[in-house]
Amino acid sequence: MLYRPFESQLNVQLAKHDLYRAQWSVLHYLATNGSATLVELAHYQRVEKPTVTRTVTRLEELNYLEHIPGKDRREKRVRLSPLGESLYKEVRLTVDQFEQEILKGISEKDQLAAIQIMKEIRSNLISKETVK
Amino acid sequence: MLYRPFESQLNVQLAKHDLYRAQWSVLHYLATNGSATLVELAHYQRVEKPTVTRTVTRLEELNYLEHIPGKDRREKRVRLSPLGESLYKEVRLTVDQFEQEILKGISEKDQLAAIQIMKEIRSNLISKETVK
DNA sequence: TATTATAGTTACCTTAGATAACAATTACCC
DNA sequence: GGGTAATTGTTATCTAAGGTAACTATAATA
Repeated sequence: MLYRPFESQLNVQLAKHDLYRAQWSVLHYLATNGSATLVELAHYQRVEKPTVTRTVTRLEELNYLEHIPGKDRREKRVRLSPLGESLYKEVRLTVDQFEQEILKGISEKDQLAAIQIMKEIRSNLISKETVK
Repeated sequence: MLYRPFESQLNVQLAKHDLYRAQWSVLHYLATNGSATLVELAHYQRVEKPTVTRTVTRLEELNYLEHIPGKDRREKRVRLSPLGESLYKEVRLTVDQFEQEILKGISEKDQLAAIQIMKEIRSNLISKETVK
């Protein structure tokens, strides 16, 4: 069950906007959380820091991000630029439509149940992480 | 919900066996289906042919696969070698354990419901594919 | 028989993950 | 307060994994 996600299908949708999954993941985090440091993004994506550095650098080159001052001089805090925000909204439509299509025929009740289970799995993952 | 799978966590488990996700995916398909051509694997993974060529080549280098005659002289049909089979069983244990951990605290009933929904999503994806 | 379709490969590009080693800054401890 | 720890981020380097374009070889078909 778990080792066969449908990422490649999502990639097809994102490709329409010249976006990649890790990039989309960052945009999504910033759209829902306002701003983030690179370490914050690394935790979110469960990925090492250099990976985030690269993805963020690319998004900066595309002018989708802008800097805001952090509490440190070490940390680098970013948020969506106006261009990034408008892109996000646009891609959001595509992704929403994609999700609707693949959930077609599944009752609202079942959908909510599935989402709930995903949340529990995620919290299991996090507690597993913190133990380590 | 959909754009945040837990692949990176699975990768950690696979890394214990020096395996990567795409490689594992091929091993899993062959373990459950006996044999396959490259086109068959490409459809299964929803990926282009050159991608499969590379993954299969790597698995061949590692002696996890062996050839069997196909109905054509074009097609290349592969299955697990004895080494591949024993590796699969070994990794299977790790993956099963991982799944148990992340499903901890979720009732059997809910788990089955989630798996059912995944199946429906997958069949939606396939019918979407065939339309195209 | 000539054309078209299918299976696979090669070459090349990009994204995305990992480690190792490092600089800069901050936190902490005696 | 000064020296050591820890934190944040970057650079360099490696591999996996995706894509497209162009190609060969074989099979199917018109």
